[in-house]
Amino acid sequence: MRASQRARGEDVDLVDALLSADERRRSSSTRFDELRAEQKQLGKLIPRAQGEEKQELLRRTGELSAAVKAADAAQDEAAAETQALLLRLANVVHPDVPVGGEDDFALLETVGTPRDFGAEGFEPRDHLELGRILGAIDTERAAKVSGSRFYYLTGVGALLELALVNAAIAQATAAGFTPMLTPALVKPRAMEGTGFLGQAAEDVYYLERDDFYLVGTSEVTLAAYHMDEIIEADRLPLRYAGFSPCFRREAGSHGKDTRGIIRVHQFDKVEMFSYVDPADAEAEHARLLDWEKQWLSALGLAYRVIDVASGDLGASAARKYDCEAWIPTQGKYRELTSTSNCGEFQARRLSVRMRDGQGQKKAARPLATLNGTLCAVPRTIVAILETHQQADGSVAVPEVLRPYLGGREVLEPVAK
RNA sequence: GGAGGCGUCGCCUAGUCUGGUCUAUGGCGCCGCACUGCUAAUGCGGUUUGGGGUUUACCCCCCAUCGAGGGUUCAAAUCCCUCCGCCUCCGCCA
Repeated sequence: MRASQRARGEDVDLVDALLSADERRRSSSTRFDELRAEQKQLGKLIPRAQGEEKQELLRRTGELSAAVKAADAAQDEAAAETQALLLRLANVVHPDVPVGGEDDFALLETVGTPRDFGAEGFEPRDHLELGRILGAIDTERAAKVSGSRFYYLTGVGALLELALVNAAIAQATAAGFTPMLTPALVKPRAMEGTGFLGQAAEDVYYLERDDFYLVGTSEVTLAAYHMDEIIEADRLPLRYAGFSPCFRREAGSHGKDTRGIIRVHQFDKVEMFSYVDPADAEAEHARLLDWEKQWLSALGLAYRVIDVASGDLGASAARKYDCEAWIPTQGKYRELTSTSNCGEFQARRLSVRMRDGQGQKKAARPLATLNGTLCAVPRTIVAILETHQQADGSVAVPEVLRPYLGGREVLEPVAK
């Protein structure tokens, strides 16, 4: 544990401070327990005592009362400090994760081949141009109404989102996920428990007047769904497919991806979420990745899978795989899905526990949570439009989506 | 937004007015054991969660926990305050 903490740099000092605060919490708690036990003993005698004996008992227990309050306060303070330090601690990184920053990922595999438009003899249009021709995307009016990084999906664009969502939910349901429509506004604890209020806080919208946060992903509401619950081991794994709007301030990304709908303040997403026994977490992580690959392959996209480096993990993940789809007009792979193994990190903070063992050996302990994108709508639309475009500006519809588009095989231009 | 009611250790529930033998009652469910061709029934025992002590382990012991947090008191499920949640009625509303 220590070794991997060092990969994060600052965390070693934090762990030491945490251990010392916890020691203080423990000793003041012991003192409180002892004083309280004596107080309770005397308290039982008082109702029956008479005269001078009673006066003496009342005097002694009065002293104890003050001491108990002092010990209680010390205990509360140490516990609060422990908790505050604990919340600052990021998850422990999996030992196999490549060390380094954003560019130090390990390439795991490449699936499919980027389409060669040169060989086909036409210059690919980018998704905004295609969106205009198809009457599918309107960012100009979105800017008028809401500002930059917003978009309208119009006509077939709107239908395309609904088709994607339906197809994604269908795949997830077939895989055993329970479909969920989740709140987009949450209380601070849900946000904090999932690990989004630390280093990621700058990227989160907050409604001060009502003390609500806008979720950046339904991971938040799906993780907090079983907050403060104890789940019997034989019910695991629990798998949920959440669909919700996602809100992101994109505070640290000024100037990045300003064109198009790659990076926006609000979008819809189908998210997979699993609660599993910690012993099964790595296997579940592999399954989530498989479901993502199955989805991207069904959409006919070319993509690669990377093992994200330690410095690019975020607070809650012990390990993260991203699937990046080829975007023809950018000439590079861009993140479409991401799956994280959060281990027991979120479960501890949200107090989600599992109970296993037999008879009297049953004990509650934290379980493991994992999440994975199935379909982040705007980026998926970008990849589909650009990948499946044809010389005349029309776009071929991947077979998996046709049932949800009234059988339509091609999206036809409505403008030039 | 206004008025009222409610919140007890899986579920239901007694206790709150009148603070102290509440170490929170009873039923259901569940677990274990006994009995029993099987099942059922019956009997006995157990059954919140967290922290700490002790222990190879089991057992056992202490503290907290009656929606949450404060307050009054020697002492709070019980009295007072704030907040949260649920329900009913009124108002408003997609």
